[in-house]
Amino acid sequence: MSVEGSMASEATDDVPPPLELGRAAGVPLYAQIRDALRQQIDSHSLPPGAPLPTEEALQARYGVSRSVVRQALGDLADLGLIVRQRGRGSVVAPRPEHRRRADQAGGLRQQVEAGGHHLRTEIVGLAVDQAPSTAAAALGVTDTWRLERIRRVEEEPLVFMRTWLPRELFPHLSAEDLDGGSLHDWMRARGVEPQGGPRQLQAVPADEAVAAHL
Amino acid sequence: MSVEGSMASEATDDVPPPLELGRAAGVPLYAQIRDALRQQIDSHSLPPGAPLPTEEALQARYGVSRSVVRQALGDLADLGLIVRQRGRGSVVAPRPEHRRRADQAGGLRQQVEAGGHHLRTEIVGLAVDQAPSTAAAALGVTDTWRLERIRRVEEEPLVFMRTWLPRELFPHLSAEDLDGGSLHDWMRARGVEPQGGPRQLQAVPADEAVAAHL
DNA sequence: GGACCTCCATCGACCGGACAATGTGTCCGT
DNA sequence: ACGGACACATTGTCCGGTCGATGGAGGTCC
Repeated sequence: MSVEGSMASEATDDVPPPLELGRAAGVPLYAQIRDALRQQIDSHSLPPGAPLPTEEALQARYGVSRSVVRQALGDLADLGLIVRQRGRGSVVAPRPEHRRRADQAGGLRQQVEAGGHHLRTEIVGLAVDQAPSTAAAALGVTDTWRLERIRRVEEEPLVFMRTWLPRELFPHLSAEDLDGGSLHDWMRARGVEPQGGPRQLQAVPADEAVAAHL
Repeated sequence: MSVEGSMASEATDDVPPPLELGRAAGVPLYAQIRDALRQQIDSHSLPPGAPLPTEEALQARYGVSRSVVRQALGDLADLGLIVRQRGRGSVVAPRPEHRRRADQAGGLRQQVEAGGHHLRTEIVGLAVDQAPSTAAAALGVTDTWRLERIRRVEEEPLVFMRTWLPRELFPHLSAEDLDGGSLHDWMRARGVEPQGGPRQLQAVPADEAVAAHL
């Protein structure tokens, strides 16, 4: 919170985002801008299809260099939240719903245990989030995914889990990846120790992956 | 700066990448470097765990600025192909393995341990707590235990988990109960059995099941 | 020998520029 | 009215730095 923020006597301008940046804080400037924009998108203050401020405008608004703005926008583009078009500008991606309720899209997957009871893990939320202090201290990072799941046994909700995963370790998480329990594979793929025989990885170039995501 | 400087008796060096970049081509330099490195990783010319050349080395090898190298490496990190570590360098991600169909319902523990890794779940907090609105809506109750855990693989913290459990379902809960095992295992051990209807869990007293589990 | 402490390599963040590529709009000649 | 030439806006690529954070290596001092 600190100070200022209320100056803004410019009026006439809409000035949606609070232009305070914790310059000395441990949070990078690009992350702050990214999260500020993401919040506006999530709250539909910037509705789907709406044009974002140009890089130059953001640069001026926050008083940072273009590299910082570009990294923020690039992250949002990687997340599929915005679409960048050379010569035209950047707009909020259509259908921001799809990541909120992605569990419905892919269908909920039932996992049947050996005992015969039905254990199901339902994903109710996945978003980039600042880890709370406890989690940040444990993980050593604040830039995280926040994953919310409900674990049901015989359809009866048993536990509610909120999980923070370092984004640096899971750069491209999506609800589709997690659906079906492949979070474990994600983690195992990232594994920790070369253990068995070598395996082949077929990776999709970032551009294609992003394009397909849109 | 100078010029290339790649000659001068490198000889015994492998010089993996072709250091000519299609400067005038339509392909960005960072993409060419990224793809060249990816090919080496895919072909195990750079095996899992192997250190990549430093940014400065790549910068010198290809004769580009550091931004270009960083964008290439950043893309690879986003793809999960490499892991970047400040102060140490970048290495090829261990055990690159494309995610596959996984229909085991087991928790992270059994999967990781099956791969020979050491997984530890550390309990950092257990207290009675009001469930947040999202959790309350899912569980139907607000009177819950709040359990905080850290999952480590090879002592490296990977995930921070905050779990809410209805107190009515888990009347007697203590940190010792959960210590050392996965919540999944614990739930199974304490009688998550297919007895037919929902809400069977409460039938088994926690203390007995826990004692048996330990 | 062990706890500290200083140096150094390396990546992370940021700056302020330059030019290219690609859309959009405008203006002009026919 | 139509089409083309041109200016303009905006993002893409690239440059060459600066400073800070982090982790490891090696040396110092007790």
